[in-house]
Amino acid sequence: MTKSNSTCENNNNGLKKGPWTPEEDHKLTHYIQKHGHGKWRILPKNAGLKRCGKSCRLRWTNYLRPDIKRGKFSLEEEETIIHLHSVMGNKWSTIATNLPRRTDNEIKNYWNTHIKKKLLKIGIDPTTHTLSLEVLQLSSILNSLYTSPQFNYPSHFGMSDSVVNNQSQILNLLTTFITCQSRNQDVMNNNILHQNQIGISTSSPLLQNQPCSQSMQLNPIQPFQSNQPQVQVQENHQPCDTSNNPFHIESQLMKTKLENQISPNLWQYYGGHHKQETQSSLAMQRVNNLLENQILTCNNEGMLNFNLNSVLSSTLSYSSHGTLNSSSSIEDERDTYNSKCYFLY
DNA sequence: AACGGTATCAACCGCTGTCCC
DNA sequence: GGGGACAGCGGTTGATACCGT
Repeated sequence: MTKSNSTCENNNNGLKKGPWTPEEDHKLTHYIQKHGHGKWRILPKNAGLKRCGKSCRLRWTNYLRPDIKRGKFSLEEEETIIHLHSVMGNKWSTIATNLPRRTDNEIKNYWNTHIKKKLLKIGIDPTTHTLSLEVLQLSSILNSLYTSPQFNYPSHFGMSDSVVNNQSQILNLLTTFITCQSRNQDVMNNNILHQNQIGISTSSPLLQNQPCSQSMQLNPIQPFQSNQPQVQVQENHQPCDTSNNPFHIESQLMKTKLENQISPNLWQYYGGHHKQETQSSLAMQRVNNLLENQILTCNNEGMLNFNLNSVLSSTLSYSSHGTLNSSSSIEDERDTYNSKCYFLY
């Protein structure tokens, strides 16, 4: 089969390319209204157009068709696109069938020019629809550090406050995390309440190679000193008070700023207010990512260990293109801290 | 006003799938 | 089964509108 026959252009034969003129649009529309479409190869000749059939077909299907809806996408449409993309990927034509009167080309363009950037901005990988690994690593370590009463961030990193405050990107990531975390917390608390009511065991299916419960939620990571006895995690752990966190006010401001840029429903979609199932699968993916990268490890007691060494290495590597510097104090502290994270079911 | 960088989106390209002879 | 014609798909390009300096 020859491929070139089906494409537009071998057109050194006087066929026009480029933007369509109103006259051409009128000729095409008029012809199709009178004769219908189809037989695209002979259509341009009959319609008096110096275009190839494929060009005519695309112009009609993507622009001239009377049933096409043009203009700004609504929030509902945007959310539909994001949801469908998370399920089926770049299947633009399939996605378009779920958005009446929108063309696949328009949806594809909108994805590439708007949605993709929006998701990246809030730290979500537009390909996998999960929080990027950088966010996971950074947010994990920051959360771990600030929930530790002994930890003085950022001096622990050998950085001055001004240096840290200039790390807008990092603050952005932190903000994303805190936002998602707080929303996760709502869902998780509901789950705990529900499970306590119906008496579900808290043992981890993940660690027992069993299918994971749909209600699994990632819980805040609890830091501890490795030279101290490990304290068993309390099941009814309360979220830590963030009001004294040095990042809290600024991150809340940035959170508001970010939230104004995207719809509340999108936050819910990724934040887990009502989409518990989706959020659970996201959490599962996060855990798998961390396990794959040896950032989480599993000990003999079935406890997940959070390897701060790995996270420090990764995070510092990630930050190295910014102005964050590693310092000797970091090296000194690497072996001092281990963190444990746990999951509630 | 002029300029340069960025965003947008219509249009194109290359390829695959399907139908028909 | 093979080949041609055509439709459809997804990735990419390029003209131009827009915006900041």
